Formats: sequence, structure tokens, C-alpha cells
Amino acid sequence: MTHTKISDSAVRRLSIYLRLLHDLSDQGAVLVSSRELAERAGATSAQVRKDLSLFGSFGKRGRGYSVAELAATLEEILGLRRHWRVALVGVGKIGTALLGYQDLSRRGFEVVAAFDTATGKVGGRQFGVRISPLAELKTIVRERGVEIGIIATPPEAAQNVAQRLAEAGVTAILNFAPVKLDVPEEVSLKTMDVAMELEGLSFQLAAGQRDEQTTGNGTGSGAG
Amino acid sequence: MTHTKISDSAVRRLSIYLRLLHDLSDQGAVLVSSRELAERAGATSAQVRKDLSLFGSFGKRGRGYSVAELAATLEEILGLRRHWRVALVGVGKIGTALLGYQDLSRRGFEVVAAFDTATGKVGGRQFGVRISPLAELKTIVRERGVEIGIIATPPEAAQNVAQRLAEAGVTAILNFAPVKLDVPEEVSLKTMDVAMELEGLSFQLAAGQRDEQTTGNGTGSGAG
DNA sequence: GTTGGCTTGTGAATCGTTTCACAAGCGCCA
DNA sequence: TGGCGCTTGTGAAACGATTCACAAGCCAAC
Repeated sequence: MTHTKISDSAVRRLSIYLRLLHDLSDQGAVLVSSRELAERAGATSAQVRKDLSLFGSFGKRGRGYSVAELAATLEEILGLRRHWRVALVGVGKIGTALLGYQDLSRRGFEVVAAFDTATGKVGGRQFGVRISPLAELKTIVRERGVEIGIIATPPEAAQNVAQRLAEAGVTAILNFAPVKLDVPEEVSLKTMDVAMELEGLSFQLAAGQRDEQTTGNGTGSGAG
Repeated sequence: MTHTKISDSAVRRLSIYLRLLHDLSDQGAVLVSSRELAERAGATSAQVRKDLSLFGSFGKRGRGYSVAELAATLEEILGLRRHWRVALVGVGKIGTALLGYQDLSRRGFEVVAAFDTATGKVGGRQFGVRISPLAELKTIVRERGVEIGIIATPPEAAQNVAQRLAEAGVTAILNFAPVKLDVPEEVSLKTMDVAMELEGLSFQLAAGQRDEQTTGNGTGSGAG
């Protein structure tokens, strides 16, 4: 069942569809068409059907998709019908915010360990999770069978932490530090970078202002 | 100077190049080639040259690019040679973390207003920013010339806040709520969604495990 | 059982992005 | 000044993702 290669953007859309299906389910909908799903997701119906067809055919011609079945299928595909064990490294502002973000455990991502270097934090607890010294990372990660690591350290420390996580057997990393990380091929890495997103917005704003100066009209360049 | 259309990924790479140029500058480098920049950025040299060529030609054949000049050019392109005024809506865990994130003001994104509905928070201060009631959003945003809005509210409130921001004249929004937002065409929108990124990782992990079961070998599917 | 309206699943066409490959050009050295 | 090594900038080719468009199929109605 190895799927040749599913693009990142396709996977992201599957997440979106799944959320919409949950909404629809709450609203009591039983069936949904690719057209309706597409409208809500901001995509085209062909896109929805193509995305789903990468994994099988789940709909009924003439009727659409069963909301409940499709949701279950997407959960299966996305690996969400189980719990994942998460380790958080770096309990600063972002790290603390993540620890308190109940939505994560509700969605099946359970933070089972947290690490920091600050002696003032180590030994304490945040939202029920004990904070351990970084030196114990490998042992604890292995003991607790952690699958996903979250890096919320200062940028200077991030590469080292990534390596430690990989060595401890973690094969998926979510990185909040604004640096490029090198990880072994078998490790999946995603980086979330607030500053970079803001710079993207800044680019759009600046482009809009450049346009205004040269064309004299006030319509910006949407990227909604 | 309207550029036909610059893709999102190209802009993101420009951000990356700029950071690398700052690093290089700190290390005393004067010149840099597209090859070297590409290696550090995890791209190809052709990609680097193409990205830059979208905006002009900044290098010298046979020599490479001036680190200082190229950094200045990229800052100009990305709209970073000025300050942007930011309004934060929702001072919960994520909002507070963002307020305390000094890197933002260092990069020229200054939070000049914060809003919340909780009576316990309104009137107080966080990291030097006064928290105002949501009802005053339009007035304050206009008064202070806010260009960028950050939405860090619960998902139910996000769409309404987006609309209020747009009505108040904000043309760039960074959204942390896990919902699809509809905004006017002239408003640039970026959404950062931790749960969705984790689901992307979950997909990779699940795919890896499916592979293991069927092929018997333990090599995951890297996405580094 | 047949007709008609609707929707899926998917090859083919289109569109956009990335990579290739090379002429043009710079600077150093003899 | 001429030659050489190196690098840019960019058309063309390759690749990948999205959209089109339609046959196949389902359901309801009559």
C-alpha cells in the first residue's frame, strides 16, 4: 500500500476536508458531494475528487460521499485513529502555550514529556507535564515511546535538539525555531515560522504599495 | 513595477535567503555565490538565481552577489525596510506568547494594539501593550494606522474578527485559528495551524508504518 | 424497466514551477 | 592584451499539480 508520492499540499487539504466533515456531521448531514465540500474548503470539486482518488474511491456516483464513512476513511489515512506521543523541547513562551493547548490532546497528540535546560524550570510542572533536563531526553523519549518531537527552543539550540531527537528514535519533528534544520532522511520535518509568515504578508503589503504608487489605484493584491 | 505574479513559495525562499545573508554578513562574508546560498538554504543554485531574477539582476558574473547589497535588496523587496504596525486579537495562550516574542519587533513588526473580550483581561497590560475591548477595534486600528492583524482567538470568533479587521482597513491577516476564513480580495491572509501540521506529520508516520507492515523493512518516508 | 438528473472517478489538457544547460560577462594573471 | 576559470541570467525542457471534460454509474420517479 505504498502510495507513490502524496504532495504536502494534498495532505493539507485532506486535513481541511476532515474538519469540514466533522462540522457537517455535527450539523446532521449524512451525504456530501465533492462540489459542496469544495465550496467549503475553497477548492474545486475536481480537486476534491482527485485528492480522494489518490487513496481509493469512497463515493457513490449520483449521490456523493457518506459524511461518516469519509471522515473515518480520512482519519485512517491521516493516522488519526490512534494516539501519538509527543515530546516538547523548550518550555519558553511558545512551548508553554503549546502545553496548554488542549486542542492537541483532543486531536490525539499527547505531550508525554517536556524538556528544558533552565534550572529554574526543570523539575517543575506545566499543565500536568513534568519538565525534565535535556540530558535525559534520549532515555525518556525511548522509555515513553515518543513518536513526535516539537522543538520550541531558541534557534541556536534547535539543530542540536533535532539531532538528539532523531538519535532517540523520533521520526517526526515540528520545529518552531526560525532556522533550517538538517535531519536524517527518515525523519519528517515541518517548520512553523511566525516571522517568515509575517514577512510574506509584508511582501504583499509592500507590493500593493508599489502598485499604488505606479498605477494610482488603491486595489491591493489579494492572497486570500 | 507590478510583478506578474510571485509565488508564495518563492517569497518564502527570499525570506530564507535573507536570513542566510544576515548570518553570512555576521561571519564577515562579502561575496556569496548562488551555489553557496543554495547549499545553505537547501535549494539548487538555479532556483536561487531564478528567484532573484524575478526582481532584477543583482549579481556579478564570475563573482557572485555582494552579501550586503543583496541583503538590502531583499529587505526592500520584502518590505522590511520599514516598520509595520500590528494588532493582536485574542490574548490567550498563543496571543500572550506572541506578545512576548521580541523577535517580532526586532524584525520590524510592532504590536501597537491588543484586543480581547474577557473582562478580566481588558484594561490590563501584557508586555507593555494595553488590552482593549473588541468593540474598540475599528477605532483603535484606524487611529493607530494598523496594517497587519493577527487573529489568535477561538475558532468560533475568528471569522467575525477577520471581517472587523478588514472593515477597519487592515489588508494583511495572520490567522492562528484552525478555520478557513473568508476575507475580501484585497486582504492577504496566511493561516498557521499547529494541529494541521501535526496531522501532516501523523500522515507521514502512518504511511511509514503501513510501509513497514507490507514490506517488512524499517525505513520510514522522509520529508525532511 | 426505462428515463432523467446528478455525481463520481479519471484520462487528457493545461498551467505553473523547477531544473537544465549554455551564452554572456567578470576579474585575475601572465 | 589575451586567455582562463568561474558565475550569472535566462530560454528551453522536464516535471508536477490543477483543471477540464466525459463515460460510467447511481437513484428516484413514473
